[in-house]
Amino acid sequence: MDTRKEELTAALIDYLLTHGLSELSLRPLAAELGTSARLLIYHFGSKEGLLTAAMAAMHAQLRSSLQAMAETRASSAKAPLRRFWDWAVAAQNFPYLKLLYELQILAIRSPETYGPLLQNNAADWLALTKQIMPDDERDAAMASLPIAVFDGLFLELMSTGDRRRTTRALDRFIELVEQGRLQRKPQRSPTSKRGT
Amino acid sequence: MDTRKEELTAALIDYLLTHGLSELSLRPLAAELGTSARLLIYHFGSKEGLLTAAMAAMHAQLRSSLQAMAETRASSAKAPLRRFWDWAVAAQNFPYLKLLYELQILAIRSPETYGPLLQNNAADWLALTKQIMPDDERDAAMASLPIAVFDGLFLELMSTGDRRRTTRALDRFIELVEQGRLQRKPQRSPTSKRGT
DNA sequence: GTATCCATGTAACGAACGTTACATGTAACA
DNA sequence: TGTTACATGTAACGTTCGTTACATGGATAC
Repeated sequence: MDTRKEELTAALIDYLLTHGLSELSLRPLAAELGTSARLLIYHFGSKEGLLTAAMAAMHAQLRSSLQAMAETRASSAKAPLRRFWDWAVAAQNFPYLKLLYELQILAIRSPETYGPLLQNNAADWLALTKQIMPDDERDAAMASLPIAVFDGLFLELMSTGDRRRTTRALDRFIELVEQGRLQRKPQRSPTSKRGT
Repeated sequence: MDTRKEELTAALIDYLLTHGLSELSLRPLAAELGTSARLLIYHFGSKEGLLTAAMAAMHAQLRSSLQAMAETRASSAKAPLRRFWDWAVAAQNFPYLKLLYELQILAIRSPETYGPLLQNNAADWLALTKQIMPDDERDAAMASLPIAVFDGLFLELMSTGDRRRTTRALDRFIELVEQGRLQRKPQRSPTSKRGT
């Protein structure tokens, strides 16, 4: 049927992973895929449709990869946040996440162009990440802190490529959180009270 | 002398702050500035020269604003990280930082285009931020953690606009760090040992 | 064997891009 | 007053963009 379209979509994803979203142009893309701009429009309707199809397929791949990771949780004693990090920086997943962060930034400035690519999947993507994050802290602020740490360290990893340094910083954060938990849970100390 | 150029640069900065970098085009820009693409090239030599001049002027403004904040440190009891955050999310500074984060992401994918805009100022910008960050922890990983927290929360602030939530999360992080410091400094407990 | 449908090639469209050529104004300086 | 330097307007250059018109192959269905 449209096996040709699926082939094109797979190759298209590879192209996007290495070239990014913001400077995508049909003719160079077609040249590298061994086809023509004419056929890209023929198969996907428009450039926007092409991006939509590619991002949808990409997200499906990413979701299955994340699901596979989540199902092996029994074997590891690591903190969920660290396991999520390990998954994210793995060679097979890192370019995908890199692209998603790029998309996130582009959507801030040009929501009419890139917003639809986000809306299709940002919701369930965020749900998945939060499902993996530690959730024993009820507070919304505390819930967004691990995500922010992850985002900030991933940003630094993308810019510098320094995996060791960023991973260590994440471990430090996890230690901090565990220390805070140990300090608060078993003994309730009246010196540090927290309201509202 | 080139007061006209300086006027244009100021207006150009305003334009960049609201429209972003990635979709900049000379003719719409000139239309909004009340001039022509012809004159933009005349004054700045090229589009690249225009961007370089604008970013240099912008960074000078930002640096003086940051310096002014740093010199008032005696009056406040807040943590340096929190004071830096307050400065960053202030209405006058927020759009500037937003643009710098956009530039950072763009430079990851297209360093040949956006890298020079970063190289002019990324070094001293980072020096300034780290100068303000708490530095009583020697470890490099621990030094990059506050920056990552800041980056991640600022990213969320840009996407969601939720200043209250992100500020609370930052305060939670500061509490965590202070708890960790109190726990480690006065008494040395052999149960939590940390090596290398 | 003829018709139908999907896939593809060639070529062009109109628009927007950064940049440039050429001419003209306008003010300061000799 | 004439010259010189800077500022600006008009128009076009060549290129690339996403998209489309038109024609043709090649397989499958009747």
